[in-house]
Amino acid sequence: MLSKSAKNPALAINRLLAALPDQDQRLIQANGDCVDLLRGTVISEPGDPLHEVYFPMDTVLSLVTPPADHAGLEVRLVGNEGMIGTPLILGVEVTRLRTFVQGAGPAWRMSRERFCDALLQSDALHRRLNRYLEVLMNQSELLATCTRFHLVEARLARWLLMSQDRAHGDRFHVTHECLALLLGVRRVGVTKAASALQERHLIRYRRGEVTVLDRAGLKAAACGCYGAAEAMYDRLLGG
Amino acid sequence: MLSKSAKNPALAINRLLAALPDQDQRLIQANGDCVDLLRGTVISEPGDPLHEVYFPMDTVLSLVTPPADHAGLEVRLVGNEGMIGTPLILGVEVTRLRTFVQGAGPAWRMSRERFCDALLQSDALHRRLNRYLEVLMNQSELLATCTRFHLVEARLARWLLMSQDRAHGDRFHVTHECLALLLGVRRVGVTKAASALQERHLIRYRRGEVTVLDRAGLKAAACGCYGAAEAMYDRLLGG
DNA sequence: AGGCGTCTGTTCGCTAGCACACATAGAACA
DNA sequence: TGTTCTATGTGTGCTAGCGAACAGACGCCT
Repeated sequence: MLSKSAKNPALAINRLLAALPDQDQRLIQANGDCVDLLRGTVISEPGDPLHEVYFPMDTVLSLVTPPADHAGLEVRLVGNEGMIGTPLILGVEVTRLRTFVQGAGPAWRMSRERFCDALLQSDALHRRLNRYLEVLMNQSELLATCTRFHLVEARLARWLLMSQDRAHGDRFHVTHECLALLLGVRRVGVTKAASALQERHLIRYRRGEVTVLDRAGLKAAACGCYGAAEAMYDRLLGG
Repeated sequence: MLSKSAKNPALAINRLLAALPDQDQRLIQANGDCVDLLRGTVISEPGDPLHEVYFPMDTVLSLVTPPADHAGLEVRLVGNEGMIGTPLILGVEVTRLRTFVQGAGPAWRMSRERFCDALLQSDALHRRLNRYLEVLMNQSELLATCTRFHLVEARLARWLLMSQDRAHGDRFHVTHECLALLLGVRRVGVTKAASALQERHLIRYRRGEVTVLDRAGLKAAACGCYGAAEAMYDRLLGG
């Protein structure tokens, strides 16, 4: 599932950690390690205790609500701008979401104990993560309205942009089936929306490989929530 | 807008405060006052700085997302189980939501400065509010899926139950128009759903006055999210 | 080369909720 | 007593997305 990475940690790649003073970064560095996350790996299921946290460096993870009477819905997409294991910041040791690896890559890992210690020792870290939580709250409220009001095509365009931001490349792997789960629609709905975007030469895809061709055009096709969510982050956590 | 209430504070009415040790309650009591909130009063608009916090005692408030390209959507309903001004807990002094009084009644008010001081002084308060935040995060994620998947009638039933829980009575004031805004649907949709519920003798309403007749029946008509949200609260903040 | 599993495309009928428009009815006020 | 405002009810078409089922296409494996 996880394989220890040999490469230099380079914490600076994670935007939450990058902005910390040197001293606090050293604290993080001394109390964690770098792992490579493989696509499809499930990090947590609803109700699981949180044994560790992850700061994605060049990996992307999806958090989805548990499938109860419905298929599920992605409520958060986390890349190098965020972290996995947020409940620990608030003193809660269990998650209610399913977390899995959307795009493979390295992440900085810390055990629960060491992370909580670090929170107590580093005011800068604690303050920054608190602000990150506020961003997440705003974003999940935004998500509720976006999911309620916007058409599948616009939501798909937004997702692709968000994914591209986090994947740091114009290509990534995701099937229609998977997107349907994330967006909370039928696979057919994704196929329709995706082929519409492809016909407009905004993206190209083929058996799970999506390529963004025209980022500006995709922005125009996406709902305003795309920029709004990013603006929230920048406002509270610095451009 | 606000009128100073003469009655004894009785902080114990707010569930967040009630569970605190005596010493911490005295701290709260010494640093705030009791006000009566009038129905319709707007406490904050998106982007407003937070000058004070409120712990509802017997009043109900709605937090809605700002109407951008759509009509808006209620993302939180707060009564004596919660508080207004949560961003301050995370060190953020501005809200992104519109807050207004849904049901009139008394609330405990604290200035931003005194509240932040109290947070620093009382670990018990800080810990409890942190857990409350985690509940809110879970609930807004739940809201996104509920809003996405469930029918208007079920969502309306849920809202009525939640409102009743917080209003502490089987009658409260709310028009179809207002409900439409809160649920993010057309007024006509509310009228249809409400008359269906009325026909089944679960509720009665007349020009803005809604009466819950059959709470058990209403629960059956509501989506599972009703119990789920309450369970989250109880799990982290005690029954 | 053949076979199988995965991914994508398409079709058909159906429904919840939409937009718009108009009709009634209670309440408030002159 | 009539006027006006607010709250509720209805009706007519329209559309996005649903459920279910099937068909082709690509890639991998033996």
